[in-house]
Amino acid sequence: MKDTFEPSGSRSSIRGLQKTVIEGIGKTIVGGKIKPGEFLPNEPELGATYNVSRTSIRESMRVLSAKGLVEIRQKVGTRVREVEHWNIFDSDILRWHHEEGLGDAVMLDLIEMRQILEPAAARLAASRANMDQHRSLKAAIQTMHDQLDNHEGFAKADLDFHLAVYAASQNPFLLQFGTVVGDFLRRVFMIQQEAVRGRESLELDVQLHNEVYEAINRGDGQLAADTMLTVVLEGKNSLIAALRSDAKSTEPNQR
Amino acid sequence: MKDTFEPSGSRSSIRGLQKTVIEGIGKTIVGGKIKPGEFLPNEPELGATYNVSRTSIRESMRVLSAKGLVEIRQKVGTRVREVEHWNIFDSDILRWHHEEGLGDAVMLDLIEMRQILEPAAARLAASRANMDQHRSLKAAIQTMHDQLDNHEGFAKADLDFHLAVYAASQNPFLLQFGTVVGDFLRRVFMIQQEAVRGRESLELDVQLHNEVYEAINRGDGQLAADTMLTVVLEGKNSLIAALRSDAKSTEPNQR
DNA sequence: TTGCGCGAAAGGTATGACGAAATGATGTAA
DNA sequence: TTACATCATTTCGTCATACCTTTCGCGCAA
Repeated sequence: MKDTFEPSGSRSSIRGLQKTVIEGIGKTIVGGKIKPGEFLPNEPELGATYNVSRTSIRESMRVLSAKGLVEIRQKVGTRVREVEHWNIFDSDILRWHHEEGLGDAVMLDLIEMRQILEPAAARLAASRANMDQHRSLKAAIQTMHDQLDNHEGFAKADLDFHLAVYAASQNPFLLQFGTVVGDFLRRVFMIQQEAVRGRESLELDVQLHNEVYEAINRGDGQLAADTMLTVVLEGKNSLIAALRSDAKSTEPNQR
Repeated sequence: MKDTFEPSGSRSSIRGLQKTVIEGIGKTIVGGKIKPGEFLPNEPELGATYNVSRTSIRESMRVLSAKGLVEIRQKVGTRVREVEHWNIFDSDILRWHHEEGLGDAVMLDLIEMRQILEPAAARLAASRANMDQHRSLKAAIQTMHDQLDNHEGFAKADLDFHLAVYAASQNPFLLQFGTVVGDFLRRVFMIQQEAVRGRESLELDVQLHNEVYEAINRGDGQLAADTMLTVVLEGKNSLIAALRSDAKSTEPNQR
């Protein structure tokens, strides 16, 4: 363990001092402590707050601005933008939601998106996947099978399979969505990784995934879509169950 | 005409010198003139190229980095990231695609997404739209009807309707997608706004939209989804026709 | 009331200097 | 010869300071 925790893929190319500032202010905004329309302190003040120079503050603000979180105007100042302008598909913003305790609501919305997109992606994959992609799908299934006793390995293979389906759809928007969402879901799963599903539950899961794979292989788009929907709904249910059992230990304060 | 052209909503809160740099380098990358894995010149050189100070270059790089286009590392330099890391849902990046002549391919992918998402959004809207949202839908339909002779007004009302459906789905990801995509499509339509559909074609379009509205109003999700799919496909066809007739004047060089 | 102009406030840009990290070469020991 | 440790170099990271540019809002005048 070389870094604080940094779950692998998070080298967002943000490091050092600015990272502190960006994360701090970003989470402040996402967490709702500064609401849309309200102003941030001016640059010298922020610099004083974080003990960094105006340069670092400005470069950090640029990043937040590029993500759509804030609007910077001369003489006026820096103000939080309306939520609909936030680049919600940004993995940093998703992570901040999670870290600010807003992860559950976001996750339900994401799962809704998966219900819509993954069957469609599977359908497209059935008619478009090339040989490499077929191989990736098969490899992921095989790994799932091999890792039935290793929760972490299983989860990773599971994710790989879904990403491979997105990739095989040949639509870059679908792939981008899969990448971002996968990153988020992985992060969430790590927290509540107990997801105490018994071995037979996992085996059923592998079998379902395999059916998706075979449908794609045969070019049966309709079956691939239908089966994929089942897979997503299955995951949704066990996730909701996990959330519920998790909510018992904390206070029932949602939103 | 105060700025080069700036089609209305583009106040991305980037102005002045940095805007020049960001747009220049952003388009260079999106246009493929610097490929993933390759390096940008170092900061002093870029400064010399654009005749700006290192400060401005750095702040610009931060923006591109936040959009996932580049990765900045000490001692190594700034390098273009793989395409799958680009924040493709960013409206600047979409616009750059368009301005670099890659708009057609992107647009087809976007339309594919609309085929997937809009029926689903309509289905959700049928069970979730609140009163305000019902009103927005109805207003958009009415405006479409009123603007049958005004291409620009008609297109705007059309867009408003689709955005209202996304909003009524109550899923922030759908709304975000609609906003970003709408921005892009509006931009493209402005170029080839002739879209020479006859009046009866437009009237048919209004009627179809109205059917979607009524299905949502009645809470009939299935019908709303089916009809919305028809609407999207209809738009797709007339758009492809427009592209085709447009391609005749240019050379047939695609991708 | 309306319009114009001016001053102040906040971000925008420019320099120059130094810090920090990562790479690759260099050197040393096994 | 090979493996490993060390160090110099390169490039981004941060800081401090000065000055420019834009825009808000107030006050004065028509």
